[in-house]
Amino acid sequence: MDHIDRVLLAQLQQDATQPYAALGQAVGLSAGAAHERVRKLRERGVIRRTAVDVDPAAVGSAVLAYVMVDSTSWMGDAAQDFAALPEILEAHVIAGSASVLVKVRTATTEQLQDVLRRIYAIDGVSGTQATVVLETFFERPVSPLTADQT
Amino acid sequence: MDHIDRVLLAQLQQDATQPYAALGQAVGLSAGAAHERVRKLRERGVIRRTAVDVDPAAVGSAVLAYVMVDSTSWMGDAAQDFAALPEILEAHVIAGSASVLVKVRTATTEQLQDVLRRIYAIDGVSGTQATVVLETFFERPVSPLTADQT
DNA sequence: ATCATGCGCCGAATGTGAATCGGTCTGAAG
DNA sequence: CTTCAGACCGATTCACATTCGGCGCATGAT
Repeated sequence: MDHIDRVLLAQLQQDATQPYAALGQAVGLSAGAAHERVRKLRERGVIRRTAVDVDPAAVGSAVLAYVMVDSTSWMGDAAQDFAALPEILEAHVIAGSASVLVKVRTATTEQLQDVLRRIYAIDGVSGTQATVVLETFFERPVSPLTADQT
Repeated sequence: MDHIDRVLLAQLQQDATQPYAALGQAVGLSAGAAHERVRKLRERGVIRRTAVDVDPAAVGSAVLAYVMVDSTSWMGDAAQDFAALPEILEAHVIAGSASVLVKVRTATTEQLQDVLRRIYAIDGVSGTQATVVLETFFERPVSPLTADQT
C-alpha cells in the first residue's frame, strides 16, 4: 500500500474504463505491472467492486433527505429492517441523542413521507426527524491521497 | 428509459466489469444491443461514469461523521470552500435550523477535530454540530428499479 | 390500404486491450 | 556469498468491445 497504489486508486475512481497502459503511464509502470497491482488491490478488498455512477434524478429520485431516527430500544441489529426499504441508501448507528441516521432518496416528497411512515413502523422506533436537502454542492468518493503516510 | 434500461443500470451498479454478452443475457438481448443501450445511457448522462469502489478503512479513513453547519450569512455559493477540504465527501444545503450538512471521513478523531476547525474558518460559518457514526449498517447506490414508471 | 421512414435488434467481422507467462533485476534474509 | 521472494518488463494469447450490414417492426403519410 504505497504511493503508487494510492495514485492508481485515485485514477480508477475517476475513470475505471481507461486501459491499463494509460494507468501504468500515470504512475511510471508498464501495463502488466499496473494490472498486477490493481489485481492485488481487488484481492485485498481495497477495491470492493467496479460500478457505474447513476444520476439519481435520471432514475426518478430527485428528493434527498437525511432522517434522524429516535428509538426506545437497542437498534444494533435492525440493519435488515432498514435495508428492506430500497429508498434508504445509507443507515448508520450514531452517537448522540438519536440512534440511527439514514439517507433517503425518493421521487417526490409524498414518497418521502411514505418512507418515514415505514421507518416509524420498524420495531423500537419512537420518532423521526427529517432534514430535506435543498441543493447538493457535491458528492465524491473518499480520497486515497489524503492520508498519505506511504 | 424503459424497464430494460433500469435492469441494465442495476446490473452495472453491481458489477461494471461483466461482459456485454452476460449483460444482454440478463435482459434477453444480444451483446450488441445491450452495448448500444449502455452507450446511450452514458450519452444521456444517466450513467455519469464508471469507477471503482474503495474501502475507506483501507485507505485510512476509519472515522465517519456528519456535521451540521450553522451560519450567519447566505451559504448558497460556498461550495468551493467546502470542496477545498478533501475529507468532506458530501456537502448539501438543507432546510431547517442549520444551513449546510456535510459528510466527513478522517483517519482519527483528532483529524476530525481539525476538519471541524477548518470548517469553522469558512466565511459565514457560526457553528458546527458533529454526529459521529459508531457503526455503518450499509451504504448502497440508488436503486433504478424502485420508482419504475417505465 | 399501401408505402416510406426510422428505430432497435441481431449476428458476424475486426480491432483492441485484458490476462498470462517466462525471464530479469533488486533487495533481504540466511 | 548465496539463496529466495517480490516486482517489473515485454511479448504472446485470447477474450471481449466495438462496429457494421441487414432485417423486422412500428409509426406516420399518401
